[in-house]
Amino acid sequence: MVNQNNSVTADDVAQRAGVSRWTVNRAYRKDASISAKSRDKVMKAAEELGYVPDLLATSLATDRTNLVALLVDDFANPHKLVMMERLTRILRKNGYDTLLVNTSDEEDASAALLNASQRRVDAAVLIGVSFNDQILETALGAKRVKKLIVFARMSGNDNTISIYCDDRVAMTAITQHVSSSGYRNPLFIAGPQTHSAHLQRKETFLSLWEQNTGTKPAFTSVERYDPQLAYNLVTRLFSGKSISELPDVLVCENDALAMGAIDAIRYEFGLSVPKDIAVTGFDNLPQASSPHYELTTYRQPLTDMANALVEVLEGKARTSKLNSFQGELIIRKSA
Amino acid sequence: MVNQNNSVTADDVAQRAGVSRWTVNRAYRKDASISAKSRDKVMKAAEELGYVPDLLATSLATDRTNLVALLVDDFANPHKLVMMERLTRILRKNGYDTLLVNTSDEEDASAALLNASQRRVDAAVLIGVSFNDQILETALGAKRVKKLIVFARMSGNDNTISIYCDDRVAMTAITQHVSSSGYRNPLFIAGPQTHSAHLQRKETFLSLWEQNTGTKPAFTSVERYDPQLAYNLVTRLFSGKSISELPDVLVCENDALAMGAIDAIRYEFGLSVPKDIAVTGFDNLPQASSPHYELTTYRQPLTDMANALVEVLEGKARTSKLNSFQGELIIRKSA
DNA sequence: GATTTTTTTGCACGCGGGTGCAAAAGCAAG
DNA sequence: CTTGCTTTTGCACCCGCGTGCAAAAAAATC
Repeated sequence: MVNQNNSVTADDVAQRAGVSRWTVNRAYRKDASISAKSRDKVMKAAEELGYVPDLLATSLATDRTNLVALLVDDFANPHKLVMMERLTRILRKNGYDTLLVNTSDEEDASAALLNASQRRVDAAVLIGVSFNDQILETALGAKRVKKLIVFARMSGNDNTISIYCDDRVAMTAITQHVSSSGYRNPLFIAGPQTHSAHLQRKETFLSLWEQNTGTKPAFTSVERYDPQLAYNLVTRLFSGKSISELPDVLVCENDALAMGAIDAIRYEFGLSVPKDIAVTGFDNLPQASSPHYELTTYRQPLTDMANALVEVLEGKARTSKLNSFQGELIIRKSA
Repeated sequence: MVNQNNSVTADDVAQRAGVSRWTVNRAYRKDASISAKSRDKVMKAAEELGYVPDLLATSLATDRTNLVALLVDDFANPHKLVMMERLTRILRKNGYDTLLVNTSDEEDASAALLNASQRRVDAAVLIGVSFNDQILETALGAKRVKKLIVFARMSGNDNTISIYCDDRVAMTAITQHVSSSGYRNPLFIAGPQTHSAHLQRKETFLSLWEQNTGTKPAFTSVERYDPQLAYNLVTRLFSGKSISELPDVLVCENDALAMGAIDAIRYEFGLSVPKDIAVTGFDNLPQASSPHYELTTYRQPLTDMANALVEVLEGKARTSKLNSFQGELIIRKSA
């Protein structure tokens, strides 16, 4: 199609530059001992020939691929798009490429991961929600996966490094805000109740609220972080009830759910947010700041977290398996 | 971290199975001439040792990586999430892995692409919007990119293979529907007006409408396919006007824009869709079917298109550079 | 200018596996 | 038991580059 078998190797460059192949390679190593003169010769020849070092061969020789597998199992949550964007950008800036591994189909998940491992990825980064032990085991069993990192979630697994935003701290801030704003009858809307998901948000909220007010708040959950499911859930739960029977605030596990909930409140019941029912989210999606939502939410320090990921990849990071970050409560009009 | 330098090579397996390394490799080739007996021996030994062939070495030797670079430059449009999900899944099912390359930052785009090419990807697939000639040139200049495929968009570039949904046919169906539904005062909302984007949708609509009614419809555009921008645009355009001055239908270049528009119509102006203003989209996003939107839109046959992509990768496809598909008009309540 | 020291360069070997061909083994027919 | 043919197996060499070390060249010292 494009360019035929045009692969220029270091040998070609060497010949043209009148040096040995090894000198060519040296020219590309920053710290190599090579005279400025021959480096120039090499670079000139390389440019003329359009030479670029082959990463495949490099990886094979060095056992370092600069490749990171990103495992995603939940494509319904817009926040994934934000995370992918941020991660790919920051990883690239640090010399890493990203292998996108779709694990949304449980069947294929293990195979996909195994496959990625055969490419000797430097690390596998999990940004999904419902990773169960099975997948974790596969990941660990894949001998070639050097590091297993759980991103934006805390994992207790011993073989895993977590980089996450402290849910307890975050939820405490949200709870405090909700409670001090005078709401009295909250409903917590959680995502999938798999053991490895963000259970901590729910638990923190429930226990704090009970502790503060002496009453146990209601809670419910949907199967995926999908605005649509939240929309349907709220529609189902609220229909046929009078406004006095409804909660006065919905504390949602994340923005995806919160936005679905807001849409339902407004569109299905003609109620006003926050006047009739307030809503809080989590993640601070781009749309959360829209005049349409004005969502009170919590911002995770994604950039810092991504940078921490890079540090872990480089082996620079403190050896701790748990790297927690603090975000920031963002108060808008929805609560 | 996880597993130490546990790399089991074909040599190890060979030794354990009591055969030569080459016999081990043969056991993994489907069409190899090898006796059933020794294949069994090899497979048994391989399993015991946890051997998996190294894709890096394989790629190096065969000059086939089974890796596809997916270039994405627009992370604001939820449709990208859908496309990524579909593509990664179908590619994986056919033995390909996906390298996610973020080209949203023009600066880094070329570098990122170059980098991907150094990994000898079998193809680069562009699913962005605003690829300009510069990036295309880089892609072509990267000698190691064997195929350059523009997905879900038509590109006139000669060195490129396009797999897309025929915008002309699609827009004709939409126009017909809008027109025959009795709307008389449409406004077309387009996305970025770079020469390579979906200009065809706009043009088809404008010319067909004029042809049908003798009047030139109004149109406007936003800089990105971001619901938020459509929301702001509509808010700005409509504010201060009486309902009779407003268009009676918004024909949007895609669902992302349509949904933003609907939100603005409802929330900012308290108007009803479709009673006061109708809206059409394009893409049939998951949310489009929500009771909240009930969006009349157009479904691209993504799965078929992804399968066509695989065919192109395998070299099976008809040599044509232009592979167009027909989608389906989905009529819901928004228009 | 000869010698020592330092810098630069070349090279054998390895990373893990694929390919084509030749040697070896298996098998059937004579 | 040969001979001739087919199936299996082993092997040399290659993919493109990195590493450690030794040889060569350049620079510094006396």
